[in-house]
Amino acid sequence: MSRHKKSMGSTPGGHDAKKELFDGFASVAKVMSSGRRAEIVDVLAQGERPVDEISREIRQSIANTSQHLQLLLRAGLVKSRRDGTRIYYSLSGPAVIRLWAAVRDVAVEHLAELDDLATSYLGDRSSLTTMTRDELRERIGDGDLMLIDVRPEAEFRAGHIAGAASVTIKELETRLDQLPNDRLIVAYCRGPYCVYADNAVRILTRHGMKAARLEEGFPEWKEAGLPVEASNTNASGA
Amino acid sequence: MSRHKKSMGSTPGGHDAKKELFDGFASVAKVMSSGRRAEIVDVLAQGERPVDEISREIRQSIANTSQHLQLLLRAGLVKSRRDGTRIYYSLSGPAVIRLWAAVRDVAVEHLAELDDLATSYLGDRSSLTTMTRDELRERIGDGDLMLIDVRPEAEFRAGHIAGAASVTIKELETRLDQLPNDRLIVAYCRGPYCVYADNAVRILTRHGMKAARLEEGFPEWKEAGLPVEASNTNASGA
DNA sequence: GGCATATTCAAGTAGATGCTTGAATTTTGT
DNA sequence: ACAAAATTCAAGCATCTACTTGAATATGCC
Repeated sequence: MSRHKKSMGSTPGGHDAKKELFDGFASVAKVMSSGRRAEIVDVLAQGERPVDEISREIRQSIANTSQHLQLLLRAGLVKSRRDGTRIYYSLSGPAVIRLWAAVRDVAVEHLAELDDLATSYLGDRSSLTTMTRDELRERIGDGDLMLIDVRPEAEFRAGHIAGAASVTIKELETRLDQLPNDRLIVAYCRGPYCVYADNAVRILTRHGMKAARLEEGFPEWKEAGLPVEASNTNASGA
Repeated sequence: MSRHKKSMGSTPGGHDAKKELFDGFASVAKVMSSGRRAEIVDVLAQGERPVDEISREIRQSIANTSQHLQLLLRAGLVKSRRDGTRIYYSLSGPAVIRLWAAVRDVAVEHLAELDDLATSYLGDRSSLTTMTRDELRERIGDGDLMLIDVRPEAEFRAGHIAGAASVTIKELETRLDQLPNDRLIVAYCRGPYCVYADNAVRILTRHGMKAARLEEGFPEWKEAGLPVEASNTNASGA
């Protein structure tokens, strides 16, 4: 309650109802306007996680992570559930995944400096073979292709692309002999800006194997309504 | 350059490249995190406009409006072009419209208080007949339906749904006799949270005519790739 | 050139934000 | 009931944000 320059609202209600409504919309964007909260959303898009794991993931103090989560909660982007002494957070619905994807899309298309930022985080991607979602969907049953999920195992257990095998990057080098030499290996992880799959493809090609990365990640696959499965031992492992 | 608690970046590049990348994504959301800038995006989704018109539309000083536009410009959400002494701003691409739609969707689905805010701005919508985009698309050629665009005429000229007639709310009451009594009149305006169409439907039904509002607005119609047309006299009129 | 119009720039202020540290709360295991 | 673990709450500080006012810039018209 402060300024009033001209008359009032456009037509109906009364005071500055329009301002308040648009402030309401903006509050959703505001909560995504922190890089740390964006990281949180990116992680939670893989499945629910307790506070301390999220805090480690985004490399912030637990108190600070908790406050970010409170904000996300108040804005309705995430929900929480208690299990014993832990509190698990997860995205409140698929609309949030679409929002996060829309933010990235705009950044990629229209933010000049983003290419540099991405390159400095992900390294040079020009030599990586990639595969689109549609291409994978068509070839996934063909038998001349193996699909590996290179995210942390807990996320694989919480949900993964149907038919994928879990091979974390940590294990990758030691399990090379278990991977086929004659088939194309497709790796995927959290999303288009996740390093795991890039690294996996680099390691595999360095060892003379045929490898490609799925351009997007698990959340986009699931959001598109494509087949997923879960090894539901218990949402998120230790 | 301040905090460093644990080690460093996740895997590749080096320093805090991940932090910077996600800060980059977040900067896109940040620019949408002001209600006033959201209003600007909502207006620019209808077509390009000069600064002073935008300033009037959002009921803010010209200086303040200009600063908001600078921010939107730096973040890549809008572009500008000079024509004589005026500078016209417009959205930089369809991804921005998708972003704005995603923000609204999340707000509607997950923000508890939004219903109240919307009701206080738009009034009680429960008695309004509505029509979905798909329904309109199917029935638009049938002849038992008239489509009217109730936005300001400048926006109609910049682009409108193919087959629509321009009838601003100001004119509406005086032009009632020009509207059919036996056909359903469908009104649309800027988007799902635009008051014009609501008011038009209320006026029409009060006068005993059959009327409905299109649930969404022109930008969503265009974004869906459905047929549009323009009376290109000159983008935005005076 | 000089005046008018449209827009941007610059400086100032009240208020919000992100992170920190340390204490308070809630649940589990004994 | 008591200690341990996970999380939240509260206070504090440095920084950033939104708006205001007034001056500066750029274009068009005479």
